[in-house]
Amino acid sequence: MSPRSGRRPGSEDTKAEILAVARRLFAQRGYRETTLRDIGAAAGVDPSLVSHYFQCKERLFSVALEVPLVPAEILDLLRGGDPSRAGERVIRLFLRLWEGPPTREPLLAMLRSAVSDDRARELLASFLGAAVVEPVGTVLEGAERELRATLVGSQLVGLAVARYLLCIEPLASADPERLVAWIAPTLQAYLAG
Amino acid sequence: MSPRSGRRPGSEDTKAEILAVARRLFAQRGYRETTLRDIGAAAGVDPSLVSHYFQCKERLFSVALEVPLVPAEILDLLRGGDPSRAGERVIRLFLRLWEGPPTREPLLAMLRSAVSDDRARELLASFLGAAVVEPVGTVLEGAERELRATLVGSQLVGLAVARYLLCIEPLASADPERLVAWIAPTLQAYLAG
DNA sequence: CGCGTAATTCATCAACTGATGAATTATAAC
DNA sequence: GTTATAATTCATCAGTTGATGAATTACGCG
Repeated sequence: MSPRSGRRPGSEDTKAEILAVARRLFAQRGYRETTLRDIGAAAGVDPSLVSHYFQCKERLFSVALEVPLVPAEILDLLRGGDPSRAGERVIRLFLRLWEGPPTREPLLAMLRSAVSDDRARELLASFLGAAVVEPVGTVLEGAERELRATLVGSQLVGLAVARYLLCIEPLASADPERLVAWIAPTLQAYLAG
Repeated sequence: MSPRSGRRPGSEDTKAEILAVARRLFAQRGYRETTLRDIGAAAGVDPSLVSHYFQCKERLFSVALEVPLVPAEILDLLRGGDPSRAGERVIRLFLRLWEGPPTREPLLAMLRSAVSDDRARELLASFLGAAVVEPVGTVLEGAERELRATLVGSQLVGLAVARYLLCIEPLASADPERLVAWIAPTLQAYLAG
């Protein structure tokens, strides 16, 4: 009787939904603790369908990691406009990326997995190197340019970890404008030397 | 013939060595990716011996996490001495803890596991809350005391992640004194308001 | 309608995990 | 010396994981 298996009527783009669910779970729990069965269950789908669409878990993960951030954007941000406000522009871009769920989830997944998975760590490190440290470093002037660029990165990573990952109060619920007010000067100090 | 099983001659304090190995592996790979078999192998010992000494993996982990840091120490650090140098004292204590392997490893393990494991995350969050944010918050003066305390925490966590966990250059190899020079003013700004 | 193709589930595999209880051996106490 | 005790390994379990191949069903095109 009850036809359990076989194609389901209607319900198009299950693949996209699987990806969305995977992204959410990877962001919440990281790579290792997210199982294909979890993803399947959360998507209301057999786990093997996940394997079917994305071959293996790693490939699904790498697809889920794709982050909509162009390094060039950061460079423009630094060069354009008032140099004495570069720090403010950077923290604003950062918050804009992290406050929006569609961009936050891949970032969270990346961060969360980078600390336990070596591949993800190298991915994030090289991403940060190419997307932040290097461009920022070349734009800066004065001594210790690259060190200062990584210091900017350290404050931003720390904010991401404390606010979005560990959810430490009251930082986690603080108004973004308050964060801009406090952190912009820090970044500005690192940027200006 | 070859007596494989049974007690080994000599070789005292295997338990301590197992713990040391576990600490190292937990720090390197985090909780989930460190298997009891890995620990046993690295300690040159049967995996079941690990279970025997520490009952279960979680208990071993919690023992490995014990971190030699008294919250009161931080309070004294803030209150004692020149208030305009409190930031410098904080970053110096922080670096002292992280530069020494015996204290770095539990901290790294804690940090690494906190991002993927919920129990470890709550552990770290409550630890940070009780050991850093709250004491620091009560000592501070002016508006947004607690937010500023967590901002201090965010810069420190970011430094730990970027330097010791992701190993982003040139921050990872930078001379501690350089870090003090750059970061002390940041912390001072958060502390002083 | 009939047929190919894509979507989906089912059953199942081998590998690995943490844990347990029994068995074996060295050390310490008497 | 005998004996209790602690140290250590072995064999083994049940659970979970990612992956695969076959089977079942719906859709689209002719």
